[in-house]
Amino acid sequence: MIRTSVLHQTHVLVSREDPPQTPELSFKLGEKECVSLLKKCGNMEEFKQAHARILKLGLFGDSFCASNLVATCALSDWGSMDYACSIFRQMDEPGSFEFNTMMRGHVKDMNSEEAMITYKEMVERGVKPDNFTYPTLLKACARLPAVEEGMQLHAHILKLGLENDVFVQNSLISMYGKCGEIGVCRAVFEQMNERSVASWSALITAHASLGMWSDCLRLLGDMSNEGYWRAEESILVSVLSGCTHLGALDLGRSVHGFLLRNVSGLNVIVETSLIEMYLKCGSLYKGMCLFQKMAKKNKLSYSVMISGLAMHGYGREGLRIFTEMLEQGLEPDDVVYVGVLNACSHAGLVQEGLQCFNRMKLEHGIEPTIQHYGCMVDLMGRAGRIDEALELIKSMPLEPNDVLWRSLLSASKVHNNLQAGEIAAKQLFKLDSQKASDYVVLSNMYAQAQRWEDVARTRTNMFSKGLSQRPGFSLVEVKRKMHRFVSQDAGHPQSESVYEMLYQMEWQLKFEGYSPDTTQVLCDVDEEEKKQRLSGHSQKLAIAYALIHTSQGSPIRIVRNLRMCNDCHTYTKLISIIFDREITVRDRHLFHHFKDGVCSCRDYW
DNA sequence: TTAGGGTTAG
Repeated sequence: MIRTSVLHQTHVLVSREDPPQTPELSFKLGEKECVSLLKKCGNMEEFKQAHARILKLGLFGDSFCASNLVATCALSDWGSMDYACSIFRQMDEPGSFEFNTMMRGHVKDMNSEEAMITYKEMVERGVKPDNFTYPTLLKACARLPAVEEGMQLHAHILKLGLENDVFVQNSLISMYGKCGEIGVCRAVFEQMNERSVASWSALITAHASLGMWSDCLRLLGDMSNEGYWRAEESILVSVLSGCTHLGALDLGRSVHGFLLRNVSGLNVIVETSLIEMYLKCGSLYKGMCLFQKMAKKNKLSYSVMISGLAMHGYGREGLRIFTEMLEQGLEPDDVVYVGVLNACSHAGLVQEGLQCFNRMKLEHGIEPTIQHYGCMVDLMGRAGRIDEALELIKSMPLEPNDVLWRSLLSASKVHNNLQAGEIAAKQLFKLDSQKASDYVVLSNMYAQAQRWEDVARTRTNMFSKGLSQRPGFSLVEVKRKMHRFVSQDAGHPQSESVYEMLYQMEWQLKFEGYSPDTTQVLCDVDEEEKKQRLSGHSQKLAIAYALIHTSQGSPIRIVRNLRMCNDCHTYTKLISIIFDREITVRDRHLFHHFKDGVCSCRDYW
């Protein structure tokens, strides 16, 4: 109604042949001057001059001019919230626009608390919040995160009848999502009458941030069905990240196909996400091809490629790419160096690793972080240089963490150095982050040395601490669907046929001389029960499922959340011969490519 | 009269 009447008046004014110079119109001219003065400002100095001029012209009394002063100062990149605040304080009766502006400024300055305090003042002074007030405040809550305050704001929104504003709704989805309240987040989305791309984006990102990758991909399909399938690169990058985490190569390929059909000229972020997806889903060749075809590579593209090569055990290739990066004049950072050192470590390139570690400090001025030291301990440990690894830990300027000690412990086991193993285990057991498997490794080392009393003591200590294993799972992609198996899984709809297959697999394995390695079963149960538990490990169930549902000779790809146990490793090597399949397993750190009874990790992982 | 939401890689 108000807008109609304003439009009507404008029409009347415009249609007059000879408009008289009313005092109101000259006032508007002052406002115009004020806006043009403010628009020209590019820094605080210029702004202060404009401010002085506005005061001199007596325009500050006009609320429109004063509001624009506050807004320019609070929201410009060169602005100052302190200065904006001082102007705001001089206003007699700031209204919702001025309060909204101040809150936006605080949020822009990453000062969420101050935004909330300003809102409180707004309500206390009886200024009515509007639909522009809440998106800003909800963003502040999402950042803090402050779900309780967010819920109070939600109540205010309902009280004021602003719940149907699409901006307010999208902000609510985002706020609940960032605060981890996925249920409410979905409920707000479900109740919307009209949705925008931002609504879908907020919802999909919320699921992505909580690691709910399957939902993320399902929602993308729903979005497509509702006709929102546009070239939203940012959402596609989120989804690619979902594919990468899940190891869903076929789904990732679909996204790639979509991009090729619908987006002309992929940008560097999308291309890098695609490369990472291919590399981390096991398709090294495809990732490498895309990388080579990239018109413009940046530091992140190189970083992804180097880490990808490291994960696949191609250390020399990784170093070659690193050299190319330097030749391109790109400056490496600490994350790039983690990839470089991993590349050296996974390929056993000790000398090169040491050189890179020194170069990082001397040439690029990067102080080593705990991750870099972790890579170095791993590098030396793998190469059997246990004493040097221990020396490095002792001499480093940072407090060693569990990752370092665990790395040393496993190297000690592989290279049969009980003394170093005991030192590492002793340090590990002092930390809160100790794991049941740490005790098992030490106990197995004692067993190898036939120190049975120490075996018993270590096992007793482990049980007395009440340590339990983290639940392990394996994902396997069959016909573009991810199937998840946990150890001893009985919940899968096709459990029966999976266990039937498992039985057949074990039968054939026996002929190949396989006998279960029960030394790492962490339960205090008899030998038969241990064998039973081993045979139900999630990776074996996933392989069985894939053998049933994929054609003969086709590769099998598995993603697991934990490190592989010795028994699953031996078992998978043998399965690759018996069933003549290439099996790729991605664990948290690297790929195992099983083929013809051999694993690419050379039995050290 | 002014303005607000989502999202982009290691």
